[in-house]
Amino acid sequence: MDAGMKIKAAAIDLFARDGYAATSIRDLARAVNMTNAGIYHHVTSKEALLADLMRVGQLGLIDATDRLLAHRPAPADRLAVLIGSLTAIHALNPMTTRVMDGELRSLTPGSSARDEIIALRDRYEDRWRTTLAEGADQGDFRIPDQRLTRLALMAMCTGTSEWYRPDGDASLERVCAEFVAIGLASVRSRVQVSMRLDLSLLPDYPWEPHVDPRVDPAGRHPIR
Amino acid sequence: MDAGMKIKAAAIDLFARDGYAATSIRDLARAVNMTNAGIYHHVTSKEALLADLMRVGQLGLIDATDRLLAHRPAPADRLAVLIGSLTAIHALNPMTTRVMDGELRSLTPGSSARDEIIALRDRYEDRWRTTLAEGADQGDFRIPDQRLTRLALMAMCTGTSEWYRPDGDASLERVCAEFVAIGLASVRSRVQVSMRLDLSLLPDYPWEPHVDPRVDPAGRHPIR
Amino acid sequence: MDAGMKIKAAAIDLFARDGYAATSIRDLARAVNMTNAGIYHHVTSKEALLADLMRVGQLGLIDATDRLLAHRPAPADRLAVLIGSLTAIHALNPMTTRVMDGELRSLTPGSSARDEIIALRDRYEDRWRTTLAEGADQGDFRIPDQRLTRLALMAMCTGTSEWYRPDGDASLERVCAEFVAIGLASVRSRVQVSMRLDLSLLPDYPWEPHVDPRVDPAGRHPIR
Amino acid sequence: MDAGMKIKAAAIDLFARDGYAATSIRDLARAVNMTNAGIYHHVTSKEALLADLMRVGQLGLIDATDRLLAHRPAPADRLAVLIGSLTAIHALNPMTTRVMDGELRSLTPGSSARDEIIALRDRYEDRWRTTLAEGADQGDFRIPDQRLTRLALMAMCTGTSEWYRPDGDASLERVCAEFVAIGLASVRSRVQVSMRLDLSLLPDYPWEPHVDPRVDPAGRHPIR
DNA sequence: CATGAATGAGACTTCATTCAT
DNA sequence: TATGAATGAAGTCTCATTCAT
Repeated sequence: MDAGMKIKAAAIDLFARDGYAATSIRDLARAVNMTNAGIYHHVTSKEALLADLMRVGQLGLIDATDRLLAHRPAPADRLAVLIGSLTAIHALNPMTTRVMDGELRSLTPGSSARDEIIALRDRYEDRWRTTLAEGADQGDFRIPDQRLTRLALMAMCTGTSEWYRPDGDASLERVCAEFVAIGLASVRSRVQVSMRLDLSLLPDYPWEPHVDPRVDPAGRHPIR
Repeated sequence: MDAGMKIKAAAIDLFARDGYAATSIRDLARAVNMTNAGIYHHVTSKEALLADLMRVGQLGLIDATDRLLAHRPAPADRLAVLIGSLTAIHALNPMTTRVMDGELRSLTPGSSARDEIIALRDRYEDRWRTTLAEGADQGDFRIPDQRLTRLALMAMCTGTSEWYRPDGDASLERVCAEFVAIGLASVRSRVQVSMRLDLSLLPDYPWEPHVDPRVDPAGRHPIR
Repeated sequence: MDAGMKIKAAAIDLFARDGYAATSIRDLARAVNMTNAGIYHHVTSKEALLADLMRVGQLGLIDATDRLLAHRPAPADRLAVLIGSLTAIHALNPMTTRVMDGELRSLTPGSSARDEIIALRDRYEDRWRTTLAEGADQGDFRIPDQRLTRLALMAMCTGTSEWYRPDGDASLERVCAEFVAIGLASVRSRVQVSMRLDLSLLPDYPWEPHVDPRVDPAGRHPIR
Repeated sequence: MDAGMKIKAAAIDLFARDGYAATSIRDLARAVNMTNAGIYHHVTSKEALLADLMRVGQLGLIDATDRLLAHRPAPADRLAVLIGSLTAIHALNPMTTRVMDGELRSLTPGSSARDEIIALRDRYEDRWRTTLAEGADQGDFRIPDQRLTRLALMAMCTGTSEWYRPDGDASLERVCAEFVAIGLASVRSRVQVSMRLDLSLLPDYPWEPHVDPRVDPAGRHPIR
């Protein structure tokens, strides 16, 4: 692995565990066995590093989602894909997604980097918005409050990054299926859907450790 | 309001918005129109302040939950109360609950304060654990993976603090009812429940602003 | 004991043990069970408190010395008294003398308080200077370097405050006798002297605890 | 001189003159023309700096003493070496020895650094203890109270750092000889000793200024 | 007398970052 | 590339002291 990627891998790990603000360049340097100053040969600034990770993260999410949505016109199908993929991506990339979901506030307000990430996030959320709207318009869904439904379902999916363990009882497939069922139920979908998610289409974040987030072995809520 | 409470109110606000690590004592002092040093007349240390907020927060959550669970032996009833109250508390106290849910990592590992908060959190989660277990044992619920179910449902409820707006379309009552329905469905409850939550039994955090978390006025996912 | 004296007693203890610079008003207040601000009803300032202790200490030393020297014209007699009394005062008032000997540097340079203490110290040392000079002039002593002799002897006497223990093997009387012998030997005194020190003429510092300085029970050099 | 040593030289000077507690990192930085933060590139912490100085100081003292004691079995000889070397080291390194002798209390109680320094000090004092004990056992010395004798003699020797001036009347050689004579007299040594101290075996503290401690030009007791 | 509250200054230390080598 | 050295700003917290109550 080249130095730049090693830095990103360490950064994702530290940012996800301790938070961006609580992670110092020194911590990062120590984690990759480098000098404080050495980091700056591969990284413009601490904030640019965070922005890079978030940008690539969001782009990967959008690309994967669009690939998976292709040729699926039915709203119920599309909603199933949105739920399943968002859940799987969070389960498989807990570090990256925690940073993506939780560190937007660490980007300087007004900076172009922040505006860019917000725009990407909005672009992603549009897939949800339009899917719910079309489902409602076409009579496939019955949704009293679309915003509420969207946010609650997304929270359920993204929450996965906080607790999912590949070595736990539930297979990822089952978790996704369960969440899809819940989602379709909560929009009173007329049709049921049996989704099969092609995991190979999910984004691959090269810095993601593919190691589970630390979880209390007693099975309690993860300590974070 | 006395100075100590004003400090706590400002602290909850800043910790929830910017995070504990990104909030400086100077920020806090500025927010309450005090000197840097004046803060320390009312607070032992920045970390002790966080621990205080979290401790009282957790105790309030546990007390309220136990009051609401009293005299409700049926698992379906109990689960409905757990879901409804956790949701309502997060909706009504978004600042306090965000700090409670997200800043455990900011307490020094090994410190007694951290251990105490973890113990309180575990005590609360026990209500969920036993409820699901009893429901499964008595045949009221059918749950393939109790841990999965518990964590997913809790994530859905706690997520409320990130997006709920009292002035939105959905009333809090409806959100709770919806979540209870989802929860009962996801455990395949034999019985349905129509819950009526007595809001006056919920905890009252004197520092909670009772002002909505900042939400992007365009109705998009909250910025955090 | 009135409050003012309780404060002085605590101050001598803390200043002697931890040093003036390392002792805070808060430490002092805690030691006397008072508020931080309460101290200032009895004391002008931290530095004035130190100056008071040192002034009274020096005056007591001078007065006692002069009383003991009265009616003793012979240089050997006078030197014996100087050695014996300085030793005894340090042995019996270790806290006060440590502060007197070691905290002059803590008085603001150029302040009138500091100048006053320096003048008192010089006045005391004059007794030594003139005694050694007269002894040499009158042929009673043979001293190659009077300054050297004076400073070495005084260092020996004052060192007592660092290690003397009333419950040790050597009685104070024997220590004094021994030191007197060493002193007379080091000035090649023609005459020997058998001194009997009237302890009742020594100064009584009302704040001095009359408790021994803490000494390593293994008998090693005192820790501080 | 490299920066680290310049810092140590300035630290010894300031610690000796003003005391560790009264010396701020800013004072130190100013003395070496550096930024406050620059100091921390060379030093772990203020206390670690003090501990380093004291550790090297004690090790140098022990090493030099052992080298000088080698091949000198006779107690009288050994005592002469102990007195002479301790005196010379204090006379020639007044700054370092003042810090060594007076700042033990500034090391945090219970810290490993403090325990280490105490152990080294005890190791050094063992040379005195055993020498006096052997001299008494073998009938060469007659000592009523060994602890008293040891502490008094050591106080006399270490006191040198407070007043010795190389430009004064008395040569260092003469001071040492005088103190040795006093010491042998005070233990009633049967044999006399004419010691010749090889100064090149004494420790060389690279930070010691080799400038005399500040002395009141009027020749009075040093101001400290 | 005593205290709770407050403060400006300054304590030690870490921060992200730069730059000559 | 990499690093040792350096820095201005800022971090948390304590200082001696004052003052209204």
